[in-house]
Amino acid sequence: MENQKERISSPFCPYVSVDCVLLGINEDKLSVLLVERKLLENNAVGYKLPGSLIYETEELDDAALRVMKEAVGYTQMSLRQFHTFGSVARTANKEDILWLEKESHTKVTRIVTVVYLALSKKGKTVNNLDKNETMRWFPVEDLPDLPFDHKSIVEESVNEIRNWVEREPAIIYEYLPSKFTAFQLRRTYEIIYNKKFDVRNFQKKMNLLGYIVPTDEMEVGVPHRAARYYRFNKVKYNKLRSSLNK
Amino acid sequence: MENQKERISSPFCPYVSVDCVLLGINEDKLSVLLVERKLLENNAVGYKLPGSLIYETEELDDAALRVMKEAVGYTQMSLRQFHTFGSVARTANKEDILWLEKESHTKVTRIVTVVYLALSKKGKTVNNLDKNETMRWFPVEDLPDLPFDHKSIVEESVNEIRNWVEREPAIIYEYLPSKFTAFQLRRTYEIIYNKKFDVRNFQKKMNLLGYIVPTDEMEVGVPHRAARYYRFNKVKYNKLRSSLNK
DNA sequence: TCAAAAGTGTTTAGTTTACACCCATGC
DNA sequence: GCATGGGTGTAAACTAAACACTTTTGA
Repeated sequence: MENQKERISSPFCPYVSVDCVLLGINEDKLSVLLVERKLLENNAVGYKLPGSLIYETEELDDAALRVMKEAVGYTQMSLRQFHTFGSVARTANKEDILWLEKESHTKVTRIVTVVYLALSKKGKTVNNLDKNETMRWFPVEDLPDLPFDHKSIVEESVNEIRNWVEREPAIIYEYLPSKFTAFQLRRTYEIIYNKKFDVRNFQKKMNLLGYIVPTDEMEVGVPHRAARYYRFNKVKYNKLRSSLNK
Repeated sequence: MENQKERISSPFCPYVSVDCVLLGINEDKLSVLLVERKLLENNAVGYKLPGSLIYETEELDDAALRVMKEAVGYTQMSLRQFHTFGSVARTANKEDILWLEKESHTKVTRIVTVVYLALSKKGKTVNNLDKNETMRWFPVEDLPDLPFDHKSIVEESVNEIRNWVEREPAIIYEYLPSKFTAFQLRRTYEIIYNKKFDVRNFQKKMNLLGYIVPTDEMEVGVPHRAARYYRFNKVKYNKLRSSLNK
């Protein structure tokens, strides 16, 4: 205890950053958005999660929103804190430190990063990047080498997103467009859970939920029977959820 | 983006602490362990969550374990990271800042705190405190005034512990002694979920689980029919769980 | 013999799973 | 007319919920 107090007398302040794991579906694969990391006069040295150190008077949540705004140009998504990674070993790789010190013009030792997680908006254009930067979707099953511990962060995020969908299915509908077909919804679940669902049972359950309402609109121009469009009714959803506290 | 880089050039380093929410059951109520906070020559000014700033080369998880070791004297518990609270407004209260600056002998502006959550070991003595400090269990439904945002941290933790128990029932058995009666198990669930469970259905389910095994031992000296003791079988538990990924 | 808690089964309702065929459309 | 995906129902298996009495023990 004495020892503790002594050490606390000269407290240690690490850097604090936020990193964002934006998951989406590309070519029927669960994918994550990564930005290119450049070093030495724009020679690309691989990809990383979009992220930033936080500002002095900036909330953590706001920092994450800022990072997303800068990356994909919009923030209407369930962006939520997931986990904080602060391992001393995170900065074990010399190259990562070099890059970071060049970026921040500061001597950097340890960085505690608060990771945020979200599902992207389906099909929304991702085009708000700095001219010098590029980004790409990578299937989570086929990631490139990543700096720091970004690889394990992504892997843990994929597990977590399933828990989120189970606890709060509404986030699925932030991913989907406001009108969607039963097939789109089912496919989304299949990709997130990485397993098949029976068509009939899925449809039946979807109808029972009560907050997915059919519209009069149908697909047009498809080379097969046109599918009906459905909408997510948030008011019904909230009512149904809030009465489950019996 | 330019703006961002500029601000990052002079990065901001907040203090980083860990706080621990240790939940337990006292007098049949879900309770949280709080330590007394002293100021001005040992005048107590209320209670707070046990916590500490982190050391330069200390892992976050290790800092949380250290805080628990110092507080309750043991660390055999499912102590896991829960959420990081970093609001600028956390340090809005002048009195909190005064206390903190006295404790740390440093000018403190913002603190980002990583909160850890655990169930205490049932009945284990809590006695490893600094002579000058005292601690107490408070029912979570009846908390005293707490500094910073500790009150809402506790409230969120109570919800979270239920999610944890659902996802990983094993943590219940770290709370219970190695031999426990069906009644103890049921009562524990009832208090954590704050609702009653049907005795017969509970017993039936308990037997079906497969990882709660009866022993030959019975209670002694009780003024009523003696209850059987059961044990949690971790090997069976892990086997049963790992095959659910079908 | 009484008070106090332990232990035990059955019925009903609800939920989940498995499974196969016809329908509408564009080409 | 054929390829493509949309849409539908039923039976069986399983899970969850409701519900009351007898047993054991100490005082």
